[in-house]
Parts: sequence; C-alpha cells; structure tokens
Amino acid sequence: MTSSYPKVSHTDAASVPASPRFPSIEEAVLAYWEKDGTFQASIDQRPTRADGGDEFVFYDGPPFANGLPHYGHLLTGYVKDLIPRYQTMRGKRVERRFGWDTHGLPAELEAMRQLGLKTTDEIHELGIEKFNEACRASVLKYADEWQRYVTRQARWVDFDNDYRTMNPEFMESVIWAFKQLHEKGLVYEGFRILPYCWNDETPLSNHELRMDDDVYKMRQDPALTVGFRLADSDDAADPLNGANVLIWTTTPWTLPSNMGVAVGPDVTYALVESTGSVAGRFLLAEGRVAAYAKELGDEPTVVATFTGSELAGRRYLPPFSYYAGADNAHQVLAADFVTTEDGTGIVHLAPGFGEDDKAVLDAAGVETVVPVGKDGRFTFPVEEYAGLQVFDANKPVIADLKATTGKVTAGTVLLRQETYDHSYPHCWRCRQPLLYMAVSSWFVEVTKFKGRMGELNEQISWTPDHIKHGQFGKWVENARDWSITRNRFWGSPVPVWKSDNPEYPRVDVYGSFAELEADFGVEVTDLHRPYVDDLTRPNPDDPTGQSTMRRVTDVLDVWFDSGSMSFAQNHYPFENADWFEANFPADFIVEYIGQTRGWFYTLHILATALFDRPAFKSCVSHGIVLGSDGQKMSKSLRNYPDVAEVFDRDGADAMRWFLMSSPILRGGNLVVTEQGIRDSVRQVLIPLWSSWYFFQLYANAAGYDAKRRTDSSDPLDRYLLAKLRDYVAEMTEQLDAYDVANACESTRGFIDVLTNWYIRRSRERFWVADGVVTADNEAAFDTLWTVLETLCRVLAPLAPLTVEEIWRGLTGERSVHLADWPSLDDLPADEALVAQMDVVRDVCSATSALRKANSLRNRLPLAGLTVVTDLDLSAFTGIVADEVNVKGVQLVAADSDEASAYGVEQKLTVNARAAGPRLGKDVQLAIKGSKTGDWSVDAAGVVTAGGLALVEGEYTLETVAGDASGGTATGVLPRGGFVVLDTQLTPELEAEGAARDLVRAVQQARKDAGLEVSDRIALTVAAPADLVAAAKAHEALVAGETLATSVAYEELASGAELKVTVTRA
RNA sequence: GCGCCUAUAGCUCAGACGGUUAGAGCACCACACUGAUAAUGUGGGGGUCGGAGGUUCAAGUCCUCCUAGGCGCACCA
Repeated sequence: MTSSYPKVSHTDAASVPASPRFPSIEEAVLAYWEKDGTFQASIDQRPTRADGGDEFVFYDGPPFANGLPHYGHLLTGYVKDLIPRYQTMRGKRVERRFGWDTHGLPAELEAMRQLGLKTTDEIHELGIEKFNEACRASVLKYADEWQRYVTRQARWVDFDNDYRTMNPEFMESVIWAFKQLHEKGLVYEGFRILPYCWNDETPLSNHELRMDDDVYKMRQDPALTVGFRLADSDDAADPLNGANVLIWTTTPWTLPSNMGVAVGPDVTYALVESTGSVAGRFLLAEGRVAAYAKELGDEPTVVATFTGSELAGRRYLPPFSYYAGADNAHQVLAADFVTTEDGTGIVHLAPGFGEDDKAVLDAAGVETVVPVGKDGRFTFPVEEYAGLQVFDANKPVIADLKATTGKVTAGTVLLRQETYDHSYPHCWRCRQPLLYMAVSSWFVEVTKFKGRMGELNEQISWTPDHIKHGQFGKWVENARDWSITRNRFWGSPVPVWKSDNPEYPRVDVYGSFAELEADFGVEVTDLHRPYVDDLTRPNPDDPTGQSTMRRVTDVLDVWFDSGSMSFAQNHYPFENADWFEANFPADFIVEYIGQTRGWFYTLHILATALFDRPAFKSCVSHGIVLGSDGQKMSKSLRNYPDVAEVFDRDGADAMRWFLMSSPILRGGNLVVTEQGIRDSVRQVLIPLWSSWYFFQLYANAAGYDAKRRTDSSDPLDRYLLAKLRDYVAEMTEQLDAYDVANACESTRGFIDVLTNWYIRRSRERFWVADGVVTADNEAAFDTLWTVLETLCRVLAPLAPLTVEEIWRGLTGERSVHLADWPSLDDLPADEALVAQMDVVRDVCSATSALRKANSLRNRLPLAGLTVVTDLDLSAFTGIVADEVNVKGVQLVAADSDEASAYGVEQKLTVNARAAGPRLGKDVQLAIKGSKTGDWSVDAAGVVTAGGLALVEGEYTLETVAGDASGGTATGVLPRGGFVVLDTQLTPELEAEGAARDLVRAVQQARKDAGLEVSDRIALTVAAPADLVAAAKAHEALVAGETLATSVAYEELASGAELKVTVTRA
C-alpha cells in the first residue's frame, strides 16, 4: 500500500516544506489544540484515584497581574508546562489551575490612581464599598493579555477553572486557616516594631520593604550626642554623681520618648573630666573618647573606668520630662547589641521606635510609649511638638536641647550636633522615609515552630541544593513572627470580632461562612470590607447589653493568601477534603529564587502550622533573567527582545528551548539575547525538522508506509536504536530530577548522532531504485520512522508545538501529548555496538585528519586503510570505507604480530593515582621517565621508568603509531589504537577521483538548472582528454549518481576548464 | 558588617573521589564535503583556571586570606 507524509498537517501545506516558518506552524498547532480540546483530553485520559497515587500535583504560584508577562513569568511558565506534560506522559494525572493573586496594595494603588485618591482619609470619604469595587475591577485588567501570552507560549493551564484569592471560597479557606492558627495558639495580637509608612498609614512587611532597589536611599539626618545627667547615688563620693552619660542618636525626635540607655556588658567605659570646649564629667566608651577630642579635650582626665555590667542599674534623669517617673524607666541597661563603632558606645532607647530598644526595655519591665499618631505626628503627652510630623520635629527638639527649654530636663547637655549620611528605607510606593514604630498587629508566632519548619525542610528537595540549608534554611532559622495584618481595605478580613467595651472583654474568631451566619443571623456572601465590617452583634458577655462585638478593621497580608493557596484553591476543608489529604504536599513548585522569603516561605509556614507537613516535595528556585547587556531587565533601557516579536519571528518553542537549556534553572542567571534564541532554532529545531523532511521526502518518493520496528539487522539501524534507548533512559532520569538543562544537552547529543551520523551515512539506503522497495529500504524507513516517532514523544515536553506537527505528520494520530512516554523495554540495548560505533567514528575522524594533513581531498579514493584496535569492527568496514573513501579497510588486532609491522612504538603511561601513594615523591621521576623515553621493559616483563620498577596496575603500556613509513600516514585513536592510511596514488585512483569531481560538478549543474532530485538528465561533458578518459572509465558511476540517461563527451585542449551541460531527459 | 553563590577560551558553560597535555557549544580563520539540512567534517588561533599564600609526591579541584560580581540578612543608636 502506498501512503503519503505528512499524514496530517496543521498547516494548509500539502507537502512538508524544507525550510518551515516555525511560528506559523505553532499557531496552526495552537488552533488545533483549541478546536480539539487536546489539553482537557490529556487530563481526562489519566483517571484520578481516591488515594491520589496517580496524580502529580503542581502548584501555580499566583502572579499579581498588574502588567504584562515578562521573561521571568515566561520562564516559570515553561517549566510549569514542561514538567506536567512529562508527568502526564508518564501516566500521571496533572491538574493545572491558573492562579491569580488579587488582593493587596498593588491593587489598592491602581484603584487610588484611577480614582485620583491620595490618602486613606480620601478613601474613607469615598467609601470602602466604592473603593473596593474599583480594586476588584482593576485586578483582572490584564487577565486576557496574560491568557494570550500564556496560551501562545504553549503552556497548558486551566484558565476557566482558575483560582483567585478574592473568590469567596478561597477567602473562606483563608479565614479557616486563621482560625486554626488561633485555636492552636499560634496567632497573637501584639505591639511590635514594624517598618511603618506614616503617609500610607500602614505597616509594611519585610517583602514590601524590599519591593525594589530604590527602597534604601541615602538620607542625611541630624546626629546628636547628648549627655543625660546621672542621678546621684547614696554614696556622696561616687565619681558618677553629677556626671552625664553620653548617647548618640540619628533620630533626635525619639529623645522625648527616651526610656533607657544601653551599654555593652563587656565594653569598658571611661568617666572623663572634660578639658575641651564643653565642661563637665562625661561617661562614654573608652574607645570613643578620642572621637570627642574637640568637646572633651585631647587628653581628658580619666576619673574612673567601668565595665558596662558595672554600670547597669544606674539611674539617670530623662532628657525630657514627659515620662519621668515611669516604672523601671531611665536606667542603664546592659545589651549585647551595643557596639563602639560609632557614637559613644551608649545607646539611647526609645521603646516605641526601635526593635532592639523595645526588646531591652520589655525585659526591664518598661512601658512602650508611642507619643506618635498613625499619621506620624506627635500626640499627647508631647504637647510641645504635637501635630508636628516626627522628622519635622527634629529641629525644635534640637533647639530645646540646646537651650534647655521646653520639657528638657535640667542637666541635660547637647554635646555635639552633626549630620549623618546613611542609607535609610523608604516606602516603595510613596517614597517617604519609613518609621520604625510600635504598631498593633496580628502575628503568626513563627518563632514557636520554626524548629519544626527546619525539620520539615529536610524532606524537601531543592534545586539548586544549597538553597535548602542556605538561603531558605537560614531564613527559616532566623524566622521572626510574621505580621499578617494590614490596616488597609482590599484583602481577606482578619476574622476577629472584639467587644468594643474593655470592661466586658470578649474575642470571637470565625473560620467559615456558616459560623458567621450562625452568630450574626444574616446570610454572608462576601468577606470583603465593608460588608464584613457590617456584621456586628451585642456582646454576649455583657449583661448590660450595651457593648457590641465589632470586627477588628484590619485585612490580612496578601502573603497569607498566597501561602494559603495549597488548600484554599480547593476550598479545603469545606470541599475536596479527601482529595487534598491524599495529594498534599505538592510534588513540585518552581519560582524565582527570591520566593525563598516570599511564597516558598509562607507556604511552608502555613503547611507546618496547619498540617505538620511540608507544602511541596520538590522546589526549583531559578535565577534571575537579565537583559542583553547583562543588566537587570529594564523597560526604559529596552535591553531585552520584545516578547511578542520573538513569538512572531522565532516562535515559542525556540524561546522555550533557549530558556530551558540555560543554567538558569540551576540557580544561575541568564542573559536574554536574540542571538541566543535564534541559536536554539538552529541547533535543535532545524535539525529535527530536517530529519523529518528527509524521511518524508524519501518515504513519499518510495510510496512506503513505515511501521514501528526495532529488529533491523543493519549495524547503523541497530546503533541508532541502541543510542535512542540510552537517550530515553537519560532523559527519564534527568526529567525525573527536574534537570531540564541536562535533558536539553542530552537531546542535542542525540540529534547530532541522528542527523550527522545516522542519516548522513544512511542516505542511499533510503533511495529506492526502480520502484522496488528492498528489505534494506524497509529496514531503514521503519527504523528512522520508529526513531523519529520516539524522539518526538521524548521531545514533546521540550518543544511541544513543533513536535506535534511532526509527530502527527508521522502517525496521523490525535496528539503526541496524549501518547505515553517511551518505554525502555521497547528499545533494544546494545552497549557493545555503541562502543564499537564510537570507535568507528574516531577512525573516520582520524582518517579525515590524515587526509587533511597530507592534502588528499576526500573525493580522491585511496587504496586502503588499516585500523589497529582491540575492538572487533568487522561489521563496520563498509561504513568506514565509504565515509573516508578508501577501497579497502583492513582490521588488525592491537596485540597481534601484524600490528608491529606498522612501525609502531609502545607508549608507557604511569598511573599516578595507583603509583603515587606507593612511590610518594619518586612518582614524579617515574612520570618524567615515561615522558622522556627513559623507561624500559626487561625480559621478565618488568617495567622500569626513571630508574624505578613499577608494579602491575601502576602503568599502562599501549601500542601507538610510530613514524609513518613511505606511502602511509598514521594517526592515533583517542580511545587507543591507531590507523594507517595508504597514501599511494595510482592512475586508476586518480581517474576515479576525477570522475567523482565530475559527479560533483554535474550535481551542481543540476541544482543550478533547478532540476528535481529524481529528474533524469542528458549529460554532456566537455573536458581535456585525461578527464574525458577518466569519465569514460567511470561512466556507470557518473551516470548512476547523476541520473544521466545519456552521456556525451567533448574533448578540449589540455588544461582547459571542465564544462558540463545538463538537460532534462 | 555577616552569610550563601559565582569567577575556567572572545561569548555561554562542563570539569565525581586531588592524578600530571583543562574540555564542549557558539564565534573567528583555512581547507574539505555537500541533491534532506539554515548544515557537516578536519585543522588552526585563542587559557597566568580571579589574585596571593598554604597542605600534598601531585591542586582548576582541598584549606586560609584577598579582589570582583550576584543574592540574602542586618543596616542599629
């Protein structure tokens, strides 16, 4: 029966183009998938099992779509497609749901921009309902664009059944999680120092703090050195009486809130009598005295020295009197964090505005005072500066200190005023300098279970593996309690209701719609503000009935949402509980390495706290995508190729290959260049396509319908099949280990074998003479078909679009992505054959080098080649003879007497690894001897090198080619053995060479004449007599190779140029 | 300041356990080959393996210090 390839094409073309436009093919394939429902079919054909054993679970880290996808998104998108496709072919069911991160400041920002709002007060004026509607409308603005890009990149993911963090079901799972944590005693409401934006009136999370590189900016602040007057002790002779303890601060505005000073317990402090510009006795670190030479004198009198520990407990008068007399306040405390690198070695402590400050003062039982409002302005009791923004208050604070006016305590001394340049965090969105301020917030008590997080981390496999105990492990080790509430509007609610009367305290935490409806007696459908805020009820614990249960107004940090996705995307535990139990943790996630402190981390926190399990088994943290110039990608610099243009010009598979074959998935960085993407096309897609083109060209010419077969006896066929088996085994291992870059490398190697060895060496076996398909033709077609079909299946995850076109062209079936991953059992193994063929290629390579060195062009046949090797290459002499164009190939065993006839020598190689330990230093002598020829073998076979006898195993002795004798050239083989090429020319050989040159000229003439491969020609050869004679002598060869049905000759003068004329016969 | 990663050919990267002539792909040059191929083959130029010490018979590989880049932490008076 006759058949015709392609059996199916996605394009309109009836035949396979030699040079395809890949993007066009890709779009046709995408259209086919869309119409065919291939993606859904690929999931449906892998049925789920109750115990989850047949599922491969992968989590999509939800992006916040506030712009178009860039290379970073595409990169993870490709991996998120590649691995599931592979696992699907391996027989797993892989659900892939797209996720959207929808809450949080980015959405609020966009809404504020659209609505022209600047402050939270304006949001309140507008109304939360309207504001949140605007947020909701804005978050999926780019959803369609995203879907277009993701679809175009050939990522199969379910957009219809996506999850959104703002969906009621998702949010119900989120508040369930909060309640779980609450019941486990892992959340608390606390007063902690957080980076706080007074302009946006919200604390920021660590992640937000580092939203971009510009957050830390240099800022110039006033730096003061202030002396606080020590209180007199009972001992009238105490030298500290009447002295001032010197502190240094870059935030003068925090001095009214001073509640203590800290000293290093082991630091030595000196009490000095000033001889400089400011009179008095001052206490400061010994090592810092010199820094104050101007004020204290070059060599002030040291009255006494103390260690920090000795000073602890000493009272002083606060610089401002606002909090004078507060319990336990205004004493010297010892703290390890104190250094003497700058300042005075004594630290002013304001508990409301410094984390270390608060920790030390909490331990000493001092109240945390915060005389600053949410807008960053001073409040009661700091009346002198009330209403002043704290940074603006620096000036009057300094003025009062200088003049001892206002509430400045008598005896307080402003010793020095200077300016200090330091990098300081600013709000990533409004660019105002942040405050560190004590804020009331809810926390997940991560410190309570971070040890368990570390243990569970051991169960996770990381790529690259240093992340486990490095960036991620360290981050977990140093984990702090996680501030999960934001004083904002658009987010999941903190599901906590409190009594509004402290006399009748009560706290209720809700974890479901049902619980809310039960207590509040109304239907609840939306957990967003303001609706959730409207849920109030009388406080059941208040017998007067006057107080009301009201929700705390905060919303949850968006990272709480994304950390909840593992269960919330399935509305666990309200739905899918069995499925979740069986399929948690996920098999695989992949994101940018920065997520070690973001999504990876929040997933891990919640999984540990809620389920005592890791959230994922394997995590790939990829590196950073850089622009063409090696810098960070930047829209304004335009230093990276436009994504849409690359899709249109080079295609999605080319970009996929470029990204997947790079080291970026192993944690390295990647520079994106157009050249790199084009190289992917050249190195992989074109050779792959060419192989397919070759196959169909000749199969169609022969009218042959190939079939799956792996039993060919032809050595090249068997070699290719054995190589294919090795390749499939490698790919399986690599993709199982998420080692995508090496899988790409393996593929390049196999494609090289296929195109540059197998097909090149087998071309004539695909040529069917006289319409008779021989058994050898069949073997060749069947083998190549089988290899291409298998190769397509292996490449399906790596080049899904291109391979679909080829595979369906080969098989006519529905989709390569519905096929199974190749089984090794279906492919013959033949290690020996592979080893032999590798040497055969070495032989050809070495022989080509000899030809080159002796200026013997390849078309010139040579009489013979002798191959001296230990391997039996008898099955391959024909291949070698043809490849290197010699009349005969003679095989000689390396250890035979015959081998020594070729002027060979022995070569001694000392095995340093074996001999080194025994000989020690002398091994160098032996090595030197082996290289300089100072070695020998005695009659008993004992090898001596450099005067040292070597024992068996410490050396290898091999036979290598010696100097060439006349008429031959020798070359060594890399794996041992050598080749001897007969370089003697005869008139017969030269004539045949000339005939072959003629063939080449005729072929070129055919091409130039635009003839088809199978066109017959009438040939006229005009040449000097000797060439004509050669042509005549090899007329059968010439005519056969060029499909000439007639050959005419015309003799030219000696030395004239050859002229061939071809006409279609 | 602390921690992790990286540094090998013009470019991108490989180089278990230390073993003596450091490789590949791309790029460049020459030659060869070419009726599937946008290729391919052979040869060539090109390397102080970031620097300096050290351990060892032997260091790209192990140790110490330093330099540069990336990332993270802390940036604190």
